[in-house]
Amino acid sequence: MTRISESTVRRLSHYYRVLEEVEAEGGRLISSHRLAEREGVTSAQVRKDLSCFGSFGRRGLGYNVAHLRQEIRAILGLDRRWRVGIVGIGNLGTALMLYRGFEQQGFDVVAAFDRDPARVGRTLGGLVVRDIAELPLVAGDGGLDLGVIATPLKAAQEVADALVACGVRGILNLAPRKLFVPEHVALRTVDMTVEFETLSFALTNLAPPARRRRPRG
Amino acid sequence: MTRISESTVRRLSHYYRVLEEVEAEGGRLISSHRLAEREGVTSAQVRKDLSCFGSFGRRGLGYNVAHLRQEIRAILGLDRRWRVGIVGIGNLGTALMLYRGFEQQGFDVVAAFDRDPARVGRTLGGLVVRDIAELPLVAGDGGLDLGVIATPLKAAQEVADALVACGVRGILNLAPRKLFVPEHVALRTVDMTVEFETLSFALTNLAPPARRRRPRG
DNA sequence: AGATGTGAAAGTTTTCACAGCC
DNA sequence: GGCTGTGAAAACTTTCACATCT
Repeated sequence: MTRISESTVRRLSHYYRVLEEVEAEGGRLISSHRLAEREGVTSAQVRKDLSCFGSFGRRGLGYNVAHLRQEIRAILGLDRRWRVGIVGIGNLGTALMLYRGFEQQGFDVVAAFDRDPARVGRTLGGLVVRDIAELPLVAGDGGLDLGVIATPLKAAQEVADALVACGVRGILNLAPRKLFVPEHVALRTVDMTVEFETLSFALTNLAPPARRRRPRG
Repeated sequence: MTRISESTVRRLSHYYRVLEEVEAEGGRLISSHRLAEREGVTSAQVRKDLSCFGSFGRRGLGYNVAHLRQEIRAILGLDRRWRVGIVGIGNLGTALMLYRGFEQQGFDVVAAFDRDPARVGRTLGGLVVRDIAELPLVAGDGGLDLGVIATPLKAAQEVADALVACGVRGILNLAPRKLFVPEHVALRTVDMTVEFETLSFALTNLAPPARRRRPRG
């Protein structure tokens, strides 16, 4: 099996979401074309992405919705539940703890950590916020699969190191800086500031829409 | 000027952050190599990215930190302030309103909207949450530059359409679905579920780190 | 006819490597 | 010696187009 690109994996995640929807709507079969248009990509892209993992469709017919969904589910590793710990229970960390949407996809928030004594001990979404010093107790020996870093920038690398030291192998970093982790640890960074700034760039550099009349001719 | 790729713009945003830091630390000059290593890219990449916009360095010396920062600032359109409206004041929307980090970069949250009467009228971070019906009053005639969609999935496309209708030209979508907007509107989507699922994929498919001893030989 | 799966082609992004300047 | 700026090469990703199957 050839190497799988990150874009392909991201699209699989999108396809999975579409398939959930289509299945809920009662759809039995779906063509690569219909699957594609619901995510704004081409049908060839859908077929290429899927072909990295096998042949899931039937020529002339398309894909069985339930079957394809189950296949992608297995590919993405969503057949099991993942234990997630959130570090940094500020505004964003709190929002993530209260948002229950991830549970639906197999991600259980099972622990919350902060360094601030004012926050430690508080209960949020059914979990007691623990001191960051207790991370090894909770995360050691496979207690946590994934760590979410929602701390201020200054603490982020240090927290990442601590998570890695405890054996956490996947990290979602929400602090506005790329972090350094060993090869065997998967890291995704979501940096809202970058998103805002790319929008700023686009608005600054892309032409505004043509008007029927330009003011002052 | 040749077309600028989105990756290049994202990296510029990262370089900008590094330059802010280096300037604060008192650095005067920086080489593409040092700039690169702080963001985990290659020095050739840095030079190529910058060369899309001009020649900002001096051979044999490197880049003047303050000057390069100012150049990137202008390129990204951060020389002005942007008026941001947040739609959907749930957990995530609330977190974004309370997080003041974007102001520093020129993004002022000037309005908040929700549909739920229980939320409308509440004050958050110095702003009164308004009914979504008032969007045209606030956003019309350039009142809003950017819209953030932090609503549930079902409402997201509808909100996007409303924002576009009011003349908003940049949208940050936090709902877990790609949205459709006209060509002239810039859209970025941040989908946490996709991030979690790519981590799940990585942990499922990437080999765990080699151990000194494999259990049971 | 209608749709998949896939090599080949086209397009895009990254890296290389070196001329040119400090 | 050190470093930028940049064409050319390499690597990667997407699209095309068609043989193959229902």
